[in-house]
Amino acid sequence: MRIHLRELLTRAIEKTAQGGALNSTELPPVLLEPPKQREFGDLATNVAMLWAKTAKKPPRAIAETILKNLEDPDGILARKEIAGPGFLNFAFAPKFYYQRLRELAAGKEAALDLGHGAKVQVEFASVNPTGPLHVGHGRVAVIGDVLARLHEATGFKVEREYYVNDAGKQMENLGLSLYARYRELFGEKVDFPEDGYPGEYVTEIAAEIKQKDGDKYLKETKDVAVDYFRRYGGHSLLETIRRQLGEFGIEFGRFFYETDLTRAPLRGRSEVAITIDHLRERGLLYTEEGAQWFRSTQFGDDKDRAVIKSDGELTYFASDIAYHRNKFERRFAKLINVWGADHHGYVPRLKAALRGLGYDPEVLQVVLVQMVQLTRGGEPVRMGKRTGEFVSLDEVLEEVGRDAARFFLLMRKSDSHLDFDLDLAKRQSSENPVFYVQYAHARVASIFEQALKNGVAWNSAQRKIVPVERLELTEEMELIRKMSQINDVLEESVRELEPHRIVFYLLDLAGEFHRYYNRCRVISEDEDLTRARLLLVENTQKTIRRGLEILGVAAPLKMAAR
RNA sequence: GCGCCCGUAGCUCAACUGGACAGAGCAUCAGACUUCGGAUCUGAGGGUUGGGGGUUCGAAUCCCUCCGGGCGCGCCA
Repeated sequence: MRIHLRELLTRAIEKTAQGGALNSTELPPVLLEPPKQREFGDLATNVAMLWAKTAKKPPRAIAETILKNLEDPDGILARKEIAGPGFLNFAFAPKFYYQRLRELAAGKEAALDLGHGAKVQVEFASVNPTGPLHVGHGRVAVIGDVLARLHEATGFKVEREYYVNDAGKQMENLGLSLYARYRELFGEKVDFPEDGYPGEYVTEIAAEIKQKDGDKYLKETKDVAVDYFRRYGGHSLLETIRRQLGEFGIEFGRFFYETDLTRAPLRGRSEVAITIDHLRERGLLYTEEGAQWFRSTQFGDDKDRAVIKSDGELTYFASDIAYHRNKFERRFAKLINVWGADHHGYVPRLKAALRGLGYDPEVLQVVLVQMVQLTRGGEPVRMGKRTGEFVSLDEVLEEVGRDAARFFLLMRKSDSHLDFDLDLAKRQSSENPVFYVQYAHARVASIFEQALKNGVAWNSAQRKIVPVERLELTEEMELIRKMSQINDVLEESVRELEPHRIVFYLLDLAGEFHRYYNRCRVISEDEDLTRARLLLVENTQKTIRRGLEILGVAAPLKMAAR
């Protein structure tokens, strides 16, 4: 919707500037937005007010000049006026809406190309394979997935990547935990490791190993056994995680293993070693108390960070720098990391390291995702991975289904806490937002079912000759208006990396449709009007489907029987 | 103690990043179909945007301060 007016407006502004109305050569940014008050029209801009400062002229005078210079050859504007302190308000003519509907029907508006094929990588989930995913992970995963879908839908070339931390102490703890459970299965009394993983799944994997190899690892040395268990457990749990994500509709293009960075090839050095060398060559490392430190304070971090410990071991940070260096070397136009918000303190040091290596840290954008609080009947559901009692993603999926789960996890801005009401999510009623949107989609399908029964002719030839001018109701204009906002919403959503905007938009659009449905009947004796209305609701349905697709939520033709 | 995030209607949250009288859903109350699915719609009430100060034409949004909640602050990962 926005782009059509933006062109006209930009031209008018340029003309005004050439007329010498502006002291500076710098033009103010043209921000067009739907005003909060509907009476103010369809779109409003504050350029005249922004301009007032540099031009040293009253905003209303500037606005007047812009209006005078505004040409509207096609007559898409019904109203253009100056309001309040200097806003320019615009309202579209019905003609404009008819154009939008025709273009929508022709599939033209569905192609939004903001990326022009630019390569974007989204790295998300990336949970250590030491246990199954819980809802918190689910939120991160769904947000990452939708950011990827959103970029795909707006003309970017997207790669989804999962970084597997398979090199560190947590994997070691997994191995020790399995080893302990394994021996318990043979009736031994063992002290469970302090930092071990207490979950039931550990025992299950240990039992699997026992089933397969019997008491083989009782006879091995502890080191050999634990090493095997670590690798076996890691594989097994990564498979579990993959399956869990798969059931959520999430697939990755690549799993990137930390060990590929830490292991040196036959002749040569590991990527981490190479990366650390780069930092050293740039004079960004120093030794203190036997450890090697990166001068991250030079780049805005609170304190310097260790990359090599005094025992010669690498820190996690070291491999993460190497990982991101690797990403930068793969030449993405944009790198997006989706992290749990508990890692927020980690962002400055990583960006510091990237700057230190000579990369532009702005290329990397980190989306932080806050925690999920599950509630059931208003009561919070206790969770805590440490204690082993947590609600796994499987249980949520089982209880509320994929669509509701995804929709609910996307309903909030990622940096605010999310209350996930399990009772509400599985309720099949009007209170449940996901049904509200899906129902709108299904409702259109049932209108078409009815139309078919009535013998209404509806094919691609018919669609082209629909007399859209027969649409005259306010509700019909509002519906088209709402539909034509989708590209604006996607644009904002991808710019701000905020998928929740799409959710709110779809709720809005569905509401607009339900209102219309209640206001009047689509199918009537009047054939021309019927066809015009069929075109209208068909494209509403198409628009809803397009949005739901980006969310990875099904757009059903029928709702399940209640 | 220091840093980051959050605080908006009874509840859960929006507000296009500084714009106009702060908007939705739920809950509450009052209404609407003999016809395309009532999983719907219409209307009403509900606010000093945690408190106070500042910046400017203009603040929920930016700055300072206080209160309250969350998360970080390892030679852990």
